Amino acid sequence: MYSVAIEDYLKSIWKLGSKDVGTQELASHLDIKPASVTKMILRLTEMGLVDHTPYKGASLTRRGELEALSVVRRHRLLETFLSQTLGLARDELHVEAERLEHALSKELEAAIAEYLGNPTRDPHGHPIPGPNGELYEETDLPLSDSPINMTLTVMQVPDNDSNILSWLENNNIYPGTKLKIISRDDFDGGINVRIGLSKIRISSSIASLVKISFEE
Amino acid sequence: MYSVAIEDYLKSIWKLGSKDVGTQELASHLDIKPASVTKMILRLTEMGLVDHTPYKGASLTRRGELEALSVVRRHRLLETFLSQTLGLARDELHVEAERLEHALSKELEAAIAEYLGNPTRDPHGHPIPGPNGELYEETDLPLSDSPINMTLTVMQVPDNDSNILSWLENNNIYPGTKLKIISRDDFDGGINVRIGLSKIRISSSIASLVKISFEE
DNA sequence: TATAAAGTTTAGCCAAGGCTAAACTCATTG
DNA sequence: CAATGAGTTTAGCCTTGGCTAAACTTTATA
Ligand SMILES: [Mn+2]
Ligand SMILES: [Mn+2]
Ligand SMILES: [Mn+2]
Ligand SMILES: [Mn+2]
Repeated sequence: MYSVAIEDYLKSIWKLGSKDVGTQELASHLDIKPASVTKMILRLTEMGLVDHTPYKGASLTRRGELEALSVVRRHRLLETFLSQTLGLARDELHVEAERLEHALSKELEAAIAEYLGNPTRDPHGHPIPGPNGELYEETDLPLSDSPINMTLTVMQVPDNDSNILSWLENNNIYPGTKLKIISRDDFDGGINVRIGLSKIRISSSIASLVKISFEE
Repeated sequence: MYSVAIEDYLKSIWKLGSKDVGTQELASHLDIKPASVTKMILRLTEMGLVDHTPYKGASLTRRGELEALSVVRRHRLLETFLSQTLGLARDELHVEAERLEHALSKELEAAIAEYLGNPTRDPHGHPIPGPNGELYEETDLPLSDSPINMTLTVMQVPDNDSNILSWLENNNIYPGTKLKIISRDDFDGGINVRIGLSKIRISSSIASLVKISFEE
């Protein structure tokens, strides 16, 4: 069993992409100083969880990736479980799962997955990796560059910013919501959207965080 | 928020009684060396959580006691929650709660308590302290020195030894079980008990861990 | 009552995981 | 192509929470 710190490092590197991740980028994501990150990256490299090229960046080895996926699986199962049983709001889930994810045994993970019927998406629409790291490939698209005048289904909302999340919730935007882009403001990329009977404007920065799908 | 180590120390001191707790006793309970315990006790004393008389022992201050009760509350609520939702067996609960108890926010604690209807006993029959450390006084008695030939109701079983616990479970002894002591073996304090149609013998060491109540 | 044993504390060590300040590398760019 | 500045690493420090070995107290025993 890896430490809380190590699990969070691996998850962060995983989230920041498959490319080489910079020290500073990782530091700000973990809210830690760059020098501390360098030191930990050296340890993770030593452990065979990370590949590191000095002055260039770090990436996960296969072993590191599997461990990261395991943490992500626990996180997303927990969010789903807390939502389902206790009815926590979508914007309260992330912060709780962030701590609980490190305290979940394999057995409890399995019991929760079974209880939930082995879900493939969490309450934010994020895919839940399988018990052996299986992750189906993404086909959802950012709302920010989706076609106009088509019926779109919201598939994913962000999980880590509870302000954005509660704004979206208040405007009835969450996985399953049907909406249509009416127009796009060229000057700043903001979009005007119809949801049911109401029309709202969504800034491009937020629209890029919402993922959708649609029929051909 | 106190560290995992500190929370476990406080809980252990609390469990080991209201008297002064010895270094060695605490060390073996926490599976740690006595010298490490002494060092931590000094820190806890510094923090105002513990009173310490050198070469005599340590006891909780009121603040330390309240913190210990908070950990115990989280532990027992979690056991109840996992039992209720996932149906975990009584002998699997403790080890899971032992880690999760340190990752539970006040909000999640409250949500779980409410979901469960503010229970006062966990699945082992142990009383659950209230949100402000309220704990009703115990009236349950050890089965080992209970009256003979009366209908007794099992109120509490131990939670930390899964071997004993599954033996008890296999013999249908758990909170709510009705039983009657038929006779007591004077030579070793073992008792012979009728549960429903079957009769079994319970050693005195196990009988002292099972608590019962009965009508006058 | 002197001494041995049991229990406790102190001293000194270590690893994990933070920090700051200083040194280093590398990609610009003047 | 040399100098600057952004980003990264190194050096050295700190706290937490373990450990062992040695010293110290207290208690029990001869
Ligand atoms: Mn986390
Ligand atoms: Mn999520
Ligand atoms: Mn614990
Ligand atoms: Mn219990």
